[in-house]
Amino acid sequence: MAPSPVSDPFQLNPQGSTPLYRQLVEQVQRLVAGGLWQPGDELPSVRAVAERHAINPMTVSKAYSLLEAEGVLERRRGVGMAVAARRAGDAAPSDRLALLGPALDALVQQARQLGVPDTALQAALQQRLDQEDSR
Amino acid sequence: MAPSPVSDPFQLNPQGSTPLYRQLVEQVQRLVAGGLWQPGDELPSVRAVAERHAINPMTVSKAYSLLEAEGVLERRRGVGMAVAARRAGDAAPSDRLALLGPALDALVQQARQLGVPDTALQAALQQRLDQEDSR
DNA sequence: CCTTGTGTATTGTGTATGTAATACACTAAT
DNA sequence: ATTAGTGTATTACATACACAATACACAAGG
Repeated sequence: MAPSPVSDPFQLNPQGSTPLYRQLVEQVQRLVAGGLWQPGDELPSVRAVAERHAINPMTVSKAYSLLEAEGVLERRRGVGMAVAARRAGDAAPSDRLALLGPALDALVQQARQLGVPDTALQAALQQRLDQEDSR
Repeated sequence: MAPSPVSDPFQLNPQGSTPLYRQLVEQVQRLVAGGLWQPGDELPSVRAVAERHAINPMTVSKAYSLLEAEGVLERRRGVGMAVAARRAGDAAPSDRLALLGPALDALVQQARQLGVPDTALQAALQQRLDQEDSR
């Protein structure tokens, strides 16, 4: 039995300024680095993702190709893409936190520019985390 | 005595995917909404910002123009741009936190995809805030 | 064999972004 | 008046991104 592909792992924001193909690349990188996706797991097909999010199949293909060139994904001819076997030094847990650096920087910068106190920021994050838990 | 223009308030990321003019717009919006910039404060000139960050003057002008159309800035002919007087209902503190929404969403999404526990995320934010304080 | 499902290559189109080089209208100070 | 400093309009050009419409090579199942 083949590993079941995840139904719809991607959250795309077409309005945002970050390109769609890059949003896809980064999300796959995180899902693999975080261990939520294991080597051998199959990815949803190019056309499935394209239809689900009403975007162009070639945009998805571009993302998958970049991830294959990076060694994150493995191409199985005629079948689809799968998570590649882990290479030498990939995912120390400390590196996982490092990948959050840019998002943390942006959040802190914006909070400072808005004059939001540190305690209020901490509280806002706590509240957001609780909201997500109850979904 | 004219209010002194801030030396260099902007932190631009030319590599990032968000357009330069939009980075400028958003940072001014936050600085004004947060009250760090008060009505009447003068902004650094188009050419000064352009030279400081090695970008095109018209890119800065585009940002300033959008902010003027929005009512955030005021145009003073032959002199420069200044923060406009506050309109009716501008900056309730609750709205300030609302402006942090997108950054919070991005952070939480990325933490989840990386498998970073909520407690670790809170700790990482706390650490980042302490770092910034000691600068 | 044939059908269906993979990913991909190709060509063309449209929009947004940023740069470059001028030129202009306005204000303030000399 | 002249000079230097504001922001801006204009034109042209290059690049990146996404879409649209095809067509192809491969693999698995009937």
